[in-house]
Amino acid sequence: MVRSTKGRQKIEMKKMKNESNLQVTFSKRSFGLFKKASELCTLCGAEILMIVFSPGGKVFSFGHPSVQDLIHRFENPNYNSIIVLTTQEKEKNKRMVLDIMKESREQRGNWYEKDVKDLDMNETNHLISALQDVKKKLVSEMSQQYSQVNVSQNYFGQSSGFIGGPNVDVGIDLFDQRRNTFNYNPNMAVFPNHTPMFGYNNDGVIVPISNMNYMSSYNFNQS
Amino acid sequence: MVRSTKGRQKIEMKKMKNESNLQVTFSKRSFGLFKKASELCTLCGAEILMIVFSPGGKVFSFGHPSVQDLIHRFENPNYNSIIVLTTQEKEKNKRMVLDIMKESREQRGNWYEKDVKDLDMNETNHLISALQDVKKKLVSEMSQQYSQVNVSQNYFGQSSGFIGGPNVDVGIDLFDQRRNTFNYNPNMAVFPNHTPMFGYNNDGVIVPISNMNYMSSYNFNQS
DNA sequence: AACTATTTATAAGC
DNA sequence: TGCTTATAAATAGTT
Repeated sequence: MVRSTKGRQKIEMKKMKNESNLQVTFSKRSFGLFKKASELCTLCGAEILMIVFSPGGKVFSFGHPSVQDLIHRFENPNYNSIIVLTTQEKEKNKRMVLDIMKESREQRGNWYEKDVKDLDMNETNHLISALQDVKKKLVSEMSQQYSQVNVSQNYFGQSSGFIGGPNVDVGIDLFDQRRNTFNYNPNMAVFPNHTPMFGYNNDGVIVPISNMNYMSSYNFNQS
Repeated sequence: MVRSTKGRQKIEMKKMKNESNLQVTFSKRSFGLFKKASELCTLCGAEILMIVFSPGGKVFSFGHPSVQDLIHRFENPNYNSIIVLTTQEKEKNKRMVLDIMKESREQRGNWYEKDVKDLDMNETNHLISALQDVKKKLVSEMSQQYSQVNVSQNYFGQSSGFIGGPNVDVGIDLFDQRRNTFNYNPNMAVFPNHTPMFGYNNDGVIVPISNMNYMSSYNFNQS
């Protein structure tokens, strides 16, 4: 019996060389990825944000309940927490904010005293960035006292720098099936799995959430 | 020959009722999802951000080259574009910024004139949000003149409000295999596929990028 | 956490 | 790009 095609063949897990095959594979697989994300939402009530930059630089995204909502929640894990701080903690935070604002002011002049007419795109970006720093430090400061026990073991933090840009072939398999581990260069990909750090207990009181890490069996330090 | 199990069975694409099955399925499928995302990066040089909130409220993420970089690029599609504006356009932008700042000031008092000691988490959030509005309008304004032809057909925009919160069973299949369409409520999930709106042409001049939409065959308006 | 019988995804070919 | 086919890979149900 003559077979009309060889059917699906196993492929090596490395960057495809043939540009046209690569395009087809990207189409098929990214479609499959969105479909599976969608299914996970439906089946399990998961909430998923997915943004895919194609090799050609196009952007595709999926978000349930919405892209913006999920980005916001990811970046503000404590947004809905009412955090009760002592007077000393409040004072400390205020001092910190003062310092950052002062520093920012010295670097850029009294931006908030400048004629508002001078505010352009560039400056707007600077302001936002500075304020986000302020906020980050506030959150970090407020969380720090609770983080030692509950958070440190599964808050991986954001990787700052990264090696290689778009479309760089990293030359390693991302997934090692035998070891069941992700092998991505930790500088290039992270699982910064943070769980909301505070929540209500059964008495309606705000407490740090004890968080087990479901993916703790993954070994992120494999190279 | 006696079969030891029934093997894999087809399941209905709706929220699972059995809590323990749901947990197991979430584990298996979210693992598979991350693996496939990882493979797509390796095979095609795609850049992917994925954030998954589990039904239990835990957060898992994957980002190549990095979570922060991709969020930033998603939110600032024109960040690296040198946009050449006419004097009139510049004037218009400045007037617009002035208006927004004025409005913001009226709503909240002269926040930038207040003693900086009063700046707390809440106010920092307000500032950031106000400045992001400013920025959004700037980008929107600068792009608008080019958007009519090239962008409108594939920039879906962000859905603002959404129906239903976490873990709500939306009661519909997300994916209709026969039609090959995603059926998610457009208020709950969007594919805001925006392509960078400006780029270099062969002469090194910044021009609006003509963008074909690879996913245009999907019908997002199905209910 | 393992095991298998299936379903599902997809590499190749047209 | 779209369709078909044979095979690889994922996973539902069970232990």
